[in-house]
Amino acid sequence: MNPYAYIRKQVVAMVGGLADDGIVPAGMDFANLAVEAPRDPSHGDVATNAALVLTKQARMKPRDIATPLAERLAGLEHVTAAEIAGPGFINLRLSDAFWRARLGDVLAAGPSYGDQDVAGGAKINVEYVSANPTGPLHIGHVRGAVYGDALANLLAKVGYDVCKEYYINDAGAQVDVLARSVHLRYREALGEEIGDIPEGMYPGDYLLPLAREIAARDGDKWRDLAEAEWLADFRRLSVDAMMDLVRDDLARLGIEQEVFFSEEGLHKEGGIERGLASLTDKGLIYTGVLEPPKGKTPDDWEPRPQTLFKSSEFGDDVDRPLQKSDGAWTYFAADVAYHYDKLQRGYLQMVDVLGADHGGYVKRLNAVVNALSDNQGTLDVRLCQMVRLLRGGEVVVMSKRAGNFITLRELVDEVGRDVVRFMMLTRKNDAPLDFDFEAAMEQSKDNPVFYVQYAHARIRSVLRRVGEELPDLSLTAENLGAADLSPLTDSAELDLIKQMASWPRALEIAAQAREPHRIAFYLNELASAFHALWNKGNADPSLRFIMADDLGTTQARLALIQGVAFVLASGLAVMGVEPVESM
RNA sequence: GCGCCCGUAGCUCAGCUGGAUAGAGCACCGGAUUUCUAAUCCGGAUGUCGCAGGUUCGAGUCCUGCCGGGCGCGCCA
Repeated sequence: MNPYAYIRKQVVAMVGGLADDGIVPAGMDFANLAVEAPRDPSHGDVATNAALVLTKQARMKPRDIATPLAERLAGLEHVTAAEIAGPGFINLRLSDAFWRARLGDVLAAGPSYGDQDVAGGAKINVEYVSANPTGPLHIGHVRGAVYGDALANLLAKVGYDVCKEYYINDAGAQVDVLARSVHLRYREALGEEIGDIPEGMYPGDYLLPLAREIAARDGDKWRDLAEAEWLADFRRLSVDAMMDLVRDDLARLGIEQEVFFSEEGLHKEGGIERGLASLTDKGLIYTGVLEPPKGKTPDDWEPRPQTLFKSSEFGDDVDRPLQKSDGAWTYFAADVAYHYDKLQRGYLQMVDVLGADHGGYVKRLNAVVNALSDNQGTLDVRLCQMVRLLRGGEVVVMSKRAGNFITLRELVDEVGRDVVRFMMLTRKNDAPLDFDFEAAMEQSKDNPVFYVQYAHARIRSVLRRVGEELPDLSLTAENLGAADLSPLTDSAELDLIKQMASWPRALEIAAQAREPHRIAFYLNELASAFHALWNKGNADPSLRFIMADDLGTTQARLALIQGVAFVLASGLAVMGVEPVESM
């Protein structure tokens, strides 16, 4: 049970009762009525703003609503106190037994505690990473990858039918460059002296295995042909090989996307035309001449008629071109077609995770989706800010030209998947993030990955120990759930339960805000409360989890910490981090 | 020039779709260990929430205008 949702239901019912009795007007809107845990615990267990949000509709003073409401709420089962405070808040205290029952909820659900159905199984498509298939993933891709994956998990957790998707930008000129670079390496593999890699080619050694493979298989078949003879084949081979690299990199982060959608496929199979036809049907495509951007006119600017999409009718600043001057489609035209395809596949809700340097594209993408779906679909473009790599406080210098970008693989090999994933989620996605190799590996409470993992490991350690010392106690979730929890009376124990009980609500809020970093903060706080309780047991042996001479209390406390372990595991699963058994 | 994002304690950042006296951590000082893993915990100071207006019972949160920082702005993807 979500205690806040439960109490809210009661409050709404009570207000209905007041209306029946003519104390307040009937038919009021409860949309803004909230029941939440107050910031200050001294204000009670739950608080509601009911009287404040209804004051206007009821044309009554907050106190005049709050007083009769509080009286009735005080009579509710489980409510031990109802006080009016501040401008008209009603603070409620709930019985210890009520909270203990919430621990029962946790134990019954296990690691799936927090799963809910607020989205009603609505289909949603989350597209992330979508790096150009020209080489291995590097540090610049990691944050979006982790953020997108955790967000997808989070949305699934609250009841969305989620599709994890990757858009392969395999249609543009950069793939020609890739194919030429591979051909050059192929000639090298055949024994030719190629000298330095020319400017504008991809210099990376990761092309060598593919080049050698082609050379071994095909010999000199491609060597002396004109480019037109081999380009298409090399493009295909190269993209396939690079996508294998990318998938391998993603697997290292524990990411497995279901759909890999090819831009080239759109071009080849008439997808672009289908997408644009939809806009044409709506009368949103025309030929016109754009003004040069103010304050930054390109040197070679020439006004020329272009095929344009009326994105300005959907909130964009200007209309956007769909065709280049040579008649080829722009990247944007493919984007139209791609989002059209997503809509055709039934995704009215879409999330695109992009780098912050794509901020300028948000409006036009939203315009596309609104136009194509007649405002029925929604696209939420989430931007990820840069990650700055540090080593012991010093910025790690990387140069694109020198090709010494830190790769995803190097990062994961050095600090581990769990550390990378957790650290990437310790900041809001649109805030810059510093990733310090040394801090990330530190084994102390300053390191949130470690801190949360340690809490879980400690619990597992206690449970293992009980298995040895008190073999008569059964530690299955069923038995712990059935245990008499009444020995849990200490305020630190009850606080821990209250914190666990707020997990479903925390998930809901995080999902709604599309901010998985909130999960990391929640877990840090839960771990902190657990460590505090543990330490209380150090100071006061009567608060230890294992009380060999009091099996009833022991069982209740083991139920408590098993609950904590379940919630930690539940949260870590959303983040894609392993809950470790020991450290 | 225009658009988007950001501005909260000395530092790094939270702030729950507008709520009560704005919170953590770091750093600084002091304390707890014959431990259930002290890899931890407990206690102690800190604020013109960039500035100025506005909206209302109430604004760090929403609106407008400034100031300061980042990103972006046709024929790259």
